[in-house]
Amino acid sequence: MADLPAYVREREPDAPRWVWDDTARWYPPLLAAGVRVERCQDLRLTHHLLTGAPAVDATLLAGEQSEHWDRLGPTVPGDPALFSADDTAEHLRADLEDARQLAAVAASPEAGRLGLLLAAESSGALAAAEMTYAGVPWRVDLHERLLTELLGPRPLRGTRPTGLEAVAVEVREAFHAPGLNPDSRPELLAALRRAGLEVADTRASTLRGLEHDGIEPLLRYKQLSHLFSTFGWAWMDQWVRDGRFRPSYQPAGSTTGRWASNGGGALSFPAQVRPAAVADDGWLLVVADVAQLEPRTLAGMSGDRALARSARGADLYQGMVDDGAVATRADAKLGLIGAMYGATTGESGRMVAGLTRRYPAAFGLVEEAARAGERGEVVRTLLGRGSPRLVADWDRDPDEAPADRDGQDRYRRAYGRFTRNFVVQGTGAEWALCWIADLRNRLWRLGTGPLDARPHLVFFLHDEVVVHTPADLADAVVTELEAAAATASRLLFRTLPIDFPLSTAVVRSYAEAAKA
DNA sequence: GAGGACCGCGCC
DNA sequence: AAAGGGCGCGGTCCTC
Repeated sequence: MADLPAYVREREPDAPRWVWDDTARWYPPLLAAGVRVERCQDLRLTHHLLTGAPAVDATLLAGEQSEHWDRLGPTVPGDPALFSADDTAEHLRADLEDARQLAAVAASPEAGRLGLLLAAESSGALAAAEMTYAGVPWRVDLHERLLTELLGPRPLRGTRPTGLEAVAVEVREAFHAPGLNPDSRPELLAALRRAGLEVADTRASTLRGLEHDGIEPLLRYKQLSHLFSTFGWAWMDQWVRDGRFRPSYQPAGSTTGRWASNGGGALSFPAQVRPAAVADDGWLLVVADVAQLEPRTLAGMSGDRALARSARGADLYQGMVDDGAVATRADAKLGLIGAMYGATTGESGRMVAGLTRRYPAAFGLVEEAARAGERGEVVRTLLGRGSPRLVADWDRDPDEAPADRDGQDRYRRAYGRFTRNFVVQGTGAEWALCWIADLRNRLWRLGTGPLDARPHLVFFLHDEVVVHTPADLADAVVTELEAAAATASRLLFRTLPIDFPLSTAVVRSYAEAAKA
């Protein structure tokens, strides 16, 4: 439609539920035209979700064109070629698909939770598009200064900056290896062995602690080299425009429902370059993260009263110590992380055993999820997202199937660790989705005018958000962040008394919000 | 020369 | 005996 923005702008005051095939396809042009929408149904995301939801009768989703919806991949921003690949996929009947989805939800015994999940998922897609549109305020001058101080001036394409090359020289001298390329694993392994260091790999964590004069410069080289290649000048050229870093998000890009990101490295936005994320003049950044999101999620979804009690304060691990469940904070963390990831050995494994007696409901829930996975069953999150099947890929690609019994057992245990983590990670992602879904509307109501004239989200990473706000509204933003967190907790866990405290920082630069 | 596997690193 | 989940990205090395 030629004048879609005008069409939407005219109707948006009635707060309709816009139904479209993919938010990443339709929303960016609207935002560019200054049109913001309150809610939508992202049929691609919700189709995918319902298709894999155990509480949904899949036959209700089948019908005209439904196989096209099955195949629909995410729209990549700025890639129009994707639309023309398949003419049918370009003109899908959204009304038919929407009707099927509504019927499928209505027929499910978990209609309430699924409806909430679909709304949250779709709102997340709106938030993702808005964040890419607004971008993280980025000071190229500060970033360049940081790079120059650490690496030397910007090098010619294909060469190392002088500062990095100097460290490489130190490494070569220390290992008496004149031609060594420290980026080459085989060369580095050979040099290490010649120096009498018998290591199986070249990871920094392996090298740290070894006794040799070359180790210190080598570790320094690795750190600088990573900065140079991942967040150096080339990254700035590609991802920063007009003083904004615009990563592209892919809602539900991970099977657990967490977001993925394709481009810009938003998921590994290192602390090293955060000093360059600075609010505009007269504006501030409000950085908020949920302390121990997943342990609290586990307490909530399992209804474990004891763990919920430990979770009452700002520090759940300390709460476990105060409750007498465990001797130290470090032990508490080790045990909970171990339970959620499936650790069975070492310090972590021992802690899990002890804590299971103390928190039977919580630890029992992840244990049961792991057993279900080992039996080859699908598990689900609290709101009903299903885990991918164990053997789905073997059917398509029998070569991938483990050949012997041992291999199959290993594979099943690995899948059990995945399903164990899936239920917690996935439900945690649902809490976070509800949080930002509510937050984006609250932020909108704080201001007037276009999106980027009001407080708005600029970054989201699993359990952390960054809001860019006019300075005089920063306190109000903190209040709304907390109110939105309370909404999310109520939506997921109803009346169970489980706290999700935020640590918030009102700062000029992202780097000032260093985690406690 | 393109494309994929693997590694190692960063984030949660 | 060993057995920790999810992701993106760039470099090297190997294959086609």
